[in-house]
Amino acid sequence: MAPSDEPKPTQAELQILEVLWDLGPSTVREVFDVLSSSRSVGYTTILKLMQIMAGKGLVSRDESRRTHVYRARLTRKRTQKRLVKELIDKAFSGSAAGLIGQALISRKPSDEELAEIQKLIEQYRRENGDD
Amino acid sequence: MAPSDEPKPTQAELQILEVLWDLGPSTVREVFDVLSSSRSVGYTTILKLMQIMAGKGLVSRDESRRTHVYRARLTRKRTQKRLVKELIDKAFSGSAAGLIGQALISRKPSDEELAEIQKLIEQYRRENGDD
DNA sequence: GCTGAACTACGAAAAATTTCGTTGAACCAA
DNA sequence: TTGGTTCAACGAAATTTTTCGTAGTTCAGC
Repeated sequence: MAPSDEPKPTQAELQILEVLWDLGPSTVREVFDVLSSSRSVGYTTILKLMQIMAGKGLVSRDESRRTHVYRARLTRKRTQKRLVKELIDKAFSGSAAGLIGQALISRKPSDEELAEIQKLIEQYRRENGDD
Repeated sequence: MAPSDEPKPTQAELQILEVLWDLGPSTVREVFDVLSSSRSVGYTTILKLMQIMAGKGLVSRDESRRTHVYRARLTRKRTQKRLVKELIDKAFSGSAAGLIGQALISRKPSDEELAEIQKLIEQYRRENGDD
């Protein structure tokens, strides 16, 4: 099953993962360019973080060329799942409905989004229903 | 509206808030008793954290008696809302549907819970619908 | 071959968070 | 009143996370 010794990304590491998920495998420079546009941060800071992440196994890297290319080793989905689970456990006493209720209130989703959500639920019901 | 300078609780502080929300206004000892049953931690650690939280305005305290009584100053709902919003923004690119989809997958809610969720959505639709 | 630009590696500082020991005051029971 | 217990205050250490400077390497163009 899911080995719970998966390394847990810190805040800064999560930001970097986000970029890697968006861009796909990238160099430090590419990640830095994205992050530095919204936040003041030094190049070597990002470099160091990505090195640490490689050490933890959060990313892998291709060192065959001088400019290394980093790749996320966790999928976005898997990480999202983990974050959601943690939040539900930590702040909603395990109630998915509680979290979803808050999500609705927080986000005021559009009609389209609501429809999408209902579709999700119906689909889920079909797949896991009446057992 | 919402002043965004609301102090942001750290992980450990959130744990304490959880206890205060469950128990209502409580002494350090009471909070400590709950937390120490699931986690090895010293009394003065909790005390110190709660003092820091008082300094930040996360909790207020009644010092009229020798044993101070602490009270959460943020509501559980408001904090949940904030956490959910942060998560949606940070990990789901602003998509509530994305988070809700993950919540379903993560939690495998029961039929009852699903029904509850659908009720929430319908209720939300009625309140905010067709505008 | 030199020079400058772009990289990685590394160490260490800075900042944020969490931890707890010690001290002295308040309280309580004998 | 005295001795044991409980508490708040405080300082400081430990840990974790984030930050970046410096040094050395590689490479392209001249």
